[in-house]
Amino acid sequence: MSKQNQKPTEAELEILAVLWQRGAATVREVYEILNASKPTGYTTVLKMLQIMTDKGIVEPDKSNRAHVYRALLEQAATQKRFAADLLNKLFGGSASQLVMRVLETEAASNDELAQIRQMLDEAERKNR
Amino acid sequence: MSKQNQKPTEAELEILAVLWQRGAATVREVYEILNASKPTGYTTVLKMLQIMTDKGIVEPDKSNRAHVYRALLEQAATQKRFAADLLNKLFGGSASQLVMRVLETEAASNDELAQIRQMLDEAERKNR
DNA sequence: ACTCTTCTACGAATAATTTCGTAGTTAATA
DNA sequence: TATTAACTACGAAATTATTCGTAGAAGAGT
Repeated sequence: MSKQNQKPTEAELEILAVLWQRGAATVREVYEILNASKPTGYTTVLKMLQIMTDKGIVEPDKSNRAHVYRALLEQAATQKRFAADLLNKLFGGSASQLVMRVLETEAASNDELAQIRQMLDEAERKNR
Repeated sequence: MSKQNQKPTEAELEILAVLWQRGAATVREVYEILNASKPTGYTTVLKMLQIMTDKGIVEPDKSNRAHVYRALLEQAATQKRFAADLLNKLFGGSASQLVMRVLETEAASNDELAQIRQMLDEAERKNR
């Protein structure tokens, strides 16, 4: 059981996404969901969860035969981390550039835009 | 020279960042810059650039002894691609969530915020 | 009790990425 | 011209990540 200070990998993120969405899940549940979008093996998922357990980014509840895994990494913290990474590595720290690219990606709904606007107000308020 | 439809890797991104910034650069120049922040070998950088050339994401001008490399991938397109990836993989497509995390990362300057606001106006205009 | 299904453990194969050493060439310089 | 410095080419080792098969335990159904 080593430290979990490293970034989750691609495959690990996919699993984390499922766990965050479901709260917790057995290997089979994770497998069913992942396999639906991208064919994969049951034991592959199992092995990944075991590796993630070793890394300390997930934790199994072994009280039942089918272990129930839950994420130890918080979704918000992980989102923040990856956002920050991207910001630094690809945008030289320019938040506005990043936001621009995000808005380019797909027309965000007016609802979304309104929410973003609200966050801006918030941020601006803090800057005073 | 195979396809260059795959995402650049971590190491490749670091090199691309240098090339985008400088416009073009020799192996040595890239090496000097990368080595400054994170110790690496000259031939490591050279090899990476050769691999990237194979993948078609970079192109060498061989007219001089010290080849001058330039990026074939456009910075804007790459930024957009990675932003979209992150958006889907970690934010379930919610742009506002992503923006929120970005704004959390570091207090963006008022200038930045103003710029973002402008983009919002733009996007909203398009939505009508 | 027997069989079938489901589960974990885990080694090991495979794949992808990164690092680096060695060889040989070319240019600069003593 | 001889030596030294800087360069490219490239195989291959090292590292990291992913996939999967096999073995055996545990429960469920008959």
